[in-house]
Amino acid sequence: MHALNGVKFDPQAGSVLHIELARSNSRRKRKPGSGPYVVIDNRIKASANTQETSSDDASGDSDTEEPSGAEDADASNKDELKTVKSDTVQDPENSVPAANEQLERTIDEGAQACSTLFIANLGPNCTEYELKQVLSKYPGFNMLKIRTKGGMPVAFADFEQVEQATKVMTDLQSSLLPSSDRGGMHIEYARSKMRKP
DNA sequence: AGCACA
Repeated sequence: MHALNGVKFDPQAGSVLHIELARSNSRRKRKPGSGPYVVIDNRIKASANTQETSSDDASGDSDTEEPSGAEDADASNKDELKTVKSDTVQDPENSVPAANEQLERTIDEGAQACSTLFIANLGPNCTEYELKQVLSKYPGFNMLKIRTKGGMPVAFADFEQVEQATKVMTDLQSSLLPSSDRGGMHIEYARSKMRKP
């Protein structure tokens, strides 16, 4: 580049070559749907670039003389088709490990597992005692609270461990109590104030 | 579908 820089190529006009390095390729071509997995495929673009007018010295001049001589004059202009460089540099952003799978996936999908159960669909005259009889057969049972807001009672059953609560939920799900008159109980994990958004 | 106490 220094060899040619400043060389007069048009003596009449006094024009001088000015050569400098191209700017670094800072174009960000983030694909819109780029998730953790990105398919890198340049094949289509590579074939379409061959007829791109990339040379500005094709100004129709007749004095395109090569100082190198005539030995490779036949290959100088026609075979200028450069093989398209594959600038598929491995992007560090693509190597981000996939987000950790939510290991807390539960049977009651969408709800956060916790050691307290919410029990609904109880009969109107279901008592705390009756429910406690059933729940206290399970290990880890802590306490039971029944609250009746409006019409039907709902219950909150607390256990020592989440797994114990889960066991009870799957075990007693849709099961009937002696006082049930509207089908089996509906049991979910109790809502926690600390859930992820 | 309905979620409270501490």
